[in-house]
Amino acid sequence: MRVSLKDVAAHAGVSIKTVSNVVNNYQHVTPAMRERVQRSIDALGYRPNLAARHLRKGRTGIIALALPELGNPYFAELAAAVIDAAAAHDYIVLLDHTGGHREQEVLVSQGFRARVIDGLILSPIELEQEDLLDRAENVPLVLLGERDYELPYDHIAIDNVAAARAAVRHLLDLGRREVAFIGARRGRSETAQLRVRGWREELTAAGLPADDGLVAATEGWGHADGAAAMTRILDSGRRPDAIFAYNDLMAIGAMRVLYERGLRVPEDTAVVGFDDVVEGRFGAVTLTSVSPDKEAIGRLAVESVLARLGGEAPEPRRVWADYRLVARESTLGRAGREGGAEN
Amino acid sequence: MRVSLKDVAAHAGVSIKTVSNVVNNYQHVTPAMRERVQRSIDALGYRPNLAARHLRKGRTGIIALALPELGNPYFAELAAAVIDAAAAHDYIVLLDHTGGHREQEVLVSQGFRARVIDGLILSPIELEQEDLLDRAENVPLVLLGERDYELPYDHIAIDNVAAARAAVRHLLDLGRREVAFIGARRGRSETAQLRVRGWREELTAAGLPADDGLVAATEGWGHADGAAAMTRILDSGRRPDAIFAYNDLMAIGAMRVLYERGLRVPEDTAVVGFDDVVEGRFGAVTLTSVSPDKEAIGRLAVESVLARLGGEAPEPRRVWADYRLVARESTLGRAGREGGAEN
DNA sequence: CTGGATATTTACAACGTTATACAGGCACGT
DNA sequence: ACGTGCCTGTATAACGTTGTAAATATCCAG
Repeated sequence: MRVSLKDVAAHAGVSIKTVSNVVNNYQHVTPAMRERVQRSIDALGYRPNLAARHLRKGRTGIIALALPELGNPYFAELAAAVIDAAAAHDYIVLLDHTGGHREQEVLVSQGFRARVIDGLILSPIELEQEDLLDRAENVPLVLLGERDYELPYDHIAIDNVAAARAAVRHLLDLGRREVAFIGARRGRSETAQLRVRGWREELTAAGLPADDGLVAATEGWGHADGAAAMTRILDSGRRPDAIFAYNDLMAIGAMRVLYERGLRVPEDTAVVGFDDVVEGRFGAVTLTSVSPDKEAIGRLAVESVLARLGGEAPEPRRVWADYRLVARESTLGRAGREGGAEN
Repeated sequence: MRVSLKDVAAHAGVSIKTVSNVVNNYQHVTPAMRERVQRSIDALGYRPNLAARHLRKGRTGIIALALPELGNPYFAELAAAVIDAAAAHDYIVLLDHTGGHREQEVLVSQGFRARVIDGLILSPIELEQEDLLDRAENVPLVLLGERDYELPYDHIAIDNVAAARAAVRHLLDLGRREVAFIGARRGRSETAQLRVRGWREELTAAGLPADDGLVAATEGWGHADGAAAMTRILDSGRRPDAIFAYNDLMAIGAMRVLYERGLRVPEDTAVVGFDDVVEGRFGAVTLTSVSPDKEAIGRLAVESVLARLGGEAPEPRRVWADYRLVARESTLGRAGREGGAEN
């Protein structure tokens, strides 16, 4: 049987509350008493029952992290960052995945998936502003990714428009003139729209075409979606001299198609991705990518949730995390050595 | 304020226990009463307090999954499988990562990282048998990966020796005669040792060399480790005509080095990986790999934990999950079309 | 020594739920 | 009419913890 405060109290010949005081480092306990109780705790191997503590204090020590999918290393790396950041505050992370489906995202945001949590970090794809309006839950919510919502929740994001513009500018600086965008997701995805906007703005500013024939929508965000989109573009007869993909996975999928068609990267087609996943650094051609500071995003998200949980209700914040453009072979060619252009 | 059973009881004019009975679908409740109470539940928006339920019942509805690292897509995909399998049983998954370090693995196995859990699924790397001997915890533990332990815990694994032999045989069947192994991890890693054993057995059975010069130890299991190991082998002057890597990430890292050195895959060097991560299907050269049935592993692990939790203590089982060898370009060349050889 | 302040410890009541045991009510066979 | 047994619903006591307030011990100045 598990040993409780009562057992320890009996063993040490003191009251339950005194043992509790020792366990919680309450300050008014004599060193002698503390030692005596501690000895009993050690002897019996007492470990606090968290369920009881939760019931009493109303806190669980758990925050939930809901991501679209774990298969994408970007999210996996982000999850690792969140877990570590939470651990630094003695918090544990409950992980869930929504598949990027609005329905699942709503369930998560309403707290129907995980109900033992103190806070929630959600990375939405399709979630709409109105889905959050009638949120009955009182657990703090932090959103990952830019949103145009006017809602009292913190956002942690990088400036997607600016990052996309930087990526496109990099391609233009290298002399490319026809830049296709891969991954404007069918249906709603605010983030994809922002990156398309950045792409369009930068091209337009340079007086270059940004017509719809250069934008390939996809169903999902995996390698296969990128490959399918690339195939569609090539089959349409266009031969863009550069590709900007919504994320690295799609960029890599697109590159695979380019290899198969005998097009050289970057000589015939330069490619830029987004997320800077490790995978991009080990292909036959290493991938130029926008690199969000995942560690910072994870840390800021955890801190935001915990701040709100402290009882204070600070003004909802939009927090911008850093990013860099990391240029590699897929734009610079084999000669180019890796180098980063600061945010 | 949150609404409790008491509030619902007052609203419906019945006792607390009756409400509880309705909530828990206790059978001896008249339809009329059930309906009346349900109306109050809906009216007030009652949702059970899991902490209290947990305290009373001793169950949390949460199982923990501790993996070495999430950055490796194999584990991320496995995590997704576990989350889904758990959801099918109304269980939630708490995710943790150990970095593959013995110290962390011990903490996890002793329940020091997550303490509100009903069961634990652990994928150990360095954990030793003796670390589990004095496991005070009474939460069921299921181990992922083969172990030679004589301990009362379920193992879910594929037959690593046989799988490794199948991979090597595939290379030998293609006429390769000098097969190097990349990823015999420095320090302890039972799984790596099993794969080395399979490699050695198959080579020896074919009368081919399996000397230490063909085995490259690594520090970790990422792309960079594979690349470093490949570099070391080539720098040693050997030119193996085939590589069998501990996992896909290392295989891909190794291939990157081969490209850089101007060696062609598979013409000069054939490569086989392990895990069949999506990434391997989209490189310039697609990767032949051993494909464990992740979905089955996740499902079996969840079922094992929950079975033990049901009070019964079935005999500790060693459960074998399926695997296939999926041959792709890194052994067959561009001509070869994808095909799977059944387990 | 004593009174009063301060430090330490204790008793008790919650937190929200479910298990147990029991009280009525009703149907049925005798 | 009377036990017998089943069906419903209820009161009460836990589960293990911590906050509150009160009780006791200790200390110090006068």
